[in-house]
Amino acid sequence: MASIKDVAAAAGVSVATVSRVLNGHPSVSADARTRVMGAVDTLGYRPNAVARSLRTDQTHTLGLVISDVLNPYFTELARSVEEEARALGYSVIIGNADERPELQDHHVRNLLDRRIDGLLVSPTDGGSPLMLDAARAGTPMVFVDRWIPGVAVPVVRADGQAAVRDLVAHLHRLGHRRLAIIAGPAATTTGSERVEAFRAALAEYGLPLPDTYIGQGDFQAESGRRVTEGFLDLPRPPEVVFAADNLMALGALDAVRARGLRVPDDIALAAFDDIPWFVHTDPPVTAIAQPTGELGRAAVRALVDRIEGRTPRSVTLPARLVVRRSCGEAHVPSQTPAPPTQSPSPVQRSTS
Amino acid sequence: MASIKDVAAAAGVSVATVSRVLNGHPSVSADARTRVMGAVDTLGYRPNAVARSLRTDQTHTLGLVISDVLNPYFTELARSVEEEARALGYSVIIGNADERPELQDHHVRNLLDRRIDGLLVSPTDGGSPLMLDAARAGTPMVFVDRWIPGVAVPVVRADGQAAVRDLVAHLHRLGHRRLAIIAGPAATTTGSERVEAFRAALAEYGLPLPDTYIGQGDFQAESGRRVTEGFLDLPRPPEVVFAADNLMALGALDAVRARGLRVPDDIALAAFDDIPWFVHTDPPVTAIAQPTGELGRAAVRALVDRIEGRTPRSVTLPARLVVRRSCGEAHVPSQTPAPPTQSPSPVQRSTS
DNA sequence: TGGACTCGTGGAATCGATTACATCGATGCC
DNA sequence: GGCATCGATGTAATCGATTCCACGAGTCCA
Repeated sequence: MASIKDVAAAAGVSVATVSRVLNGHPSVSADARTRVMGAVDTLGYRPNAVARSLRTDQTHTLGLVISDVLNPYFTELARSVEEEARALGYSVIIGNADERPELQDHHVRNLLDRRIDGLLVSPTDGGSPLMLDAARAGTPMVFVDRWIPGVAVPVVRADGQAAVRDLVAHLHRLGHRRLAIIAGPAATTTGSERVEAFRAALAEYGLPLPDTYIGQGDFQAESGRRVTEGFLDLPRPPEVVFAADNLMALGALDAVRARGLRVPDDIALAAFDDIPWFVHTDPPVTAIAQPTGELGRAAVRALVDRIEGRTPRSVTLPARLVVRRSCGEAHVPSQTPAPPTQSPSPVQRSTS
Repeated sequence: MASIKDVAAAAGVSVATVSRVLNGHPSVSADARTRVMGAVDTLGYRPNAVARSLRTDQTHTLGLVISDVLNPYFTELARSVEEEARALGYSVIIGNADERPELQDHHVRNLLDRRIDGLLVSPTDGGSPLMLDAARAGTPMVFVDRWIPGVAVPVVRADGQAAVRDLVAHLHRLGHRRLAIIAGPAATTTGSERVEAFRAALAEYGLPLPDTYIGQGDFQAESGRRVTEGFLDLPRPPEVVFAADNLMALGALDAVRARGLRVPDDIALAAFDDIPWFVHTDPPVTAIAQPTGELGRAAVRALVDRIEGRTPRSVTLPARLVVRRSCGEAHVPSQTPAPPTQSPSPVQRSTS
């Protein structure tokens, strides 16, 4: 592959001049410029990004470590991240952690070794020493979706509290009183926050959340299946299962179907994270939708701000409830049911 | 960040010795080795992959350009590719083309600039000059899923012919005679092959495939919706719609539902590419399943063979029909219906 | 005892870019 | 006309690794 030297030779100038032409440096004669351009495309020359990065100490690359590529939520997040990054002149390398901390570490290490300019992470766990060290050492970093408390890193995420409250209101109105949740790993913020939001919302209605109604999942379909089976085996099974992500909802659906039961007649189902397929499942699934694309874009902007010396800000965007039929037919058709004691949560955008 | 020089200084040896220790070169004294190791972890040193790549002209990185990250099929492919690559000591950079040739070119260029060791592509179109040049110039390359005829690049893909024949047999047995297809872009092999396989299978039953029953889609949901609406507007709509990928099937489902019609009562539906959600859609969708994971792994093995100087081989694996309820109830419950004139297609693995 | 060999090590070139600095000719101004 | 300035260009150092080559010390065998 042709190098800058070959171009210089072909154009009859020095490598410095070639570099200047390529980087749009003003002090180059029109003549030299055209000769260089000519040489560039007769040789099909493309600058070697590796060499350039070594010299400039910039890769114009962002690392994105997500928890699970097979989860449509993260896939959509990844897409919007790449899109926004591209618009800002960066490319993105994705690392898929498959919800495994050691794999997450592998990717963080790999990305750091490649000297990416900044790191976008949705942590699978409470944070390995590796990641915490990197943050402390000053690697530009932004948490997206999930975060790690106590680390000085901006966070871009959705707040589901109001939407969970709306969901519980919806369920209560439909007459459901025994509500269970398939939680995510407690080590993740989304794992614990969603349970807490759910518990708090239930409390508003004087409803308990017994331990037997909290199933421990890991955000993967198989755990949703397993936990749901546990619920169904209970002497007094719940009337509703709320899955903390869409894959566990898929697993729950599998388990219910395997028993020959029907949603919502035998048991109702709701999920955190909305995906296009939920419109067409049997029945369509009531879900809490995150503004995924906006989250991805905001995260990239924050990270690039940090990289380019501006001050990044944390962003929290509201999630919202999308009512479908998996919890039973609404008496009054409505898309956004008003909660009992307060008005519908307003769209909010907080920064910290 | 500490460099090899810092390690050398801390250990009281030269950079050459540090490099030798790091690369497991035999000719290093035990004493030097321990001193270097010590310096490495007190400094938290990690080799700079950028510098290393520049010197060795190897990045140990594979590029993967897929047509659409939002498509679960490609997402699963990407996952298996990354997994196998990791096992073989490579990492993967994914480029998402979103079915847009110019975006595909952007990623190919980007990956080439980064001097990846090899390229895995599922081409969005007939091949841009850029990609063809790269192939001719000797960049290690393997096509996966889709390919470009006339280019000397190994191909790893699934053969759906037998499965399509099984599907048509199934449909015929259910009494369907007017069968339509939502095709993918003709510029892609999967776009045209699936239509041809369908046409050939119909011919075996003396069934025509009129032009009005061939809708032109682009593998995205929206096109599936649009084409299906067109079918439904026909004076004599088809009894079955076969979508050439899962996203167009999703769009078809949207269109049918928007008209207030029911699958399979009003119109039957089948899709190429099986995904977990098809089990839970209303109704569960009959689909042709590809051995996606195996495809990804085989593609990586072929590419790495090529990179490491062995001879790569093309691989073709069979797809298979998975019958569910979206085409009507089978008279006799069966998972793999026998085609009328010949026995069920045996599992085959051809190499070229 | 001395030459051949091995082993461990360091010096320095190298990969392909960027960029500070030096150089040189032309121009402008007093 | 002479000196400062400016624009265009080249030379060479540099980024952080790898690796060829040379060298000194020790070992072995004739």
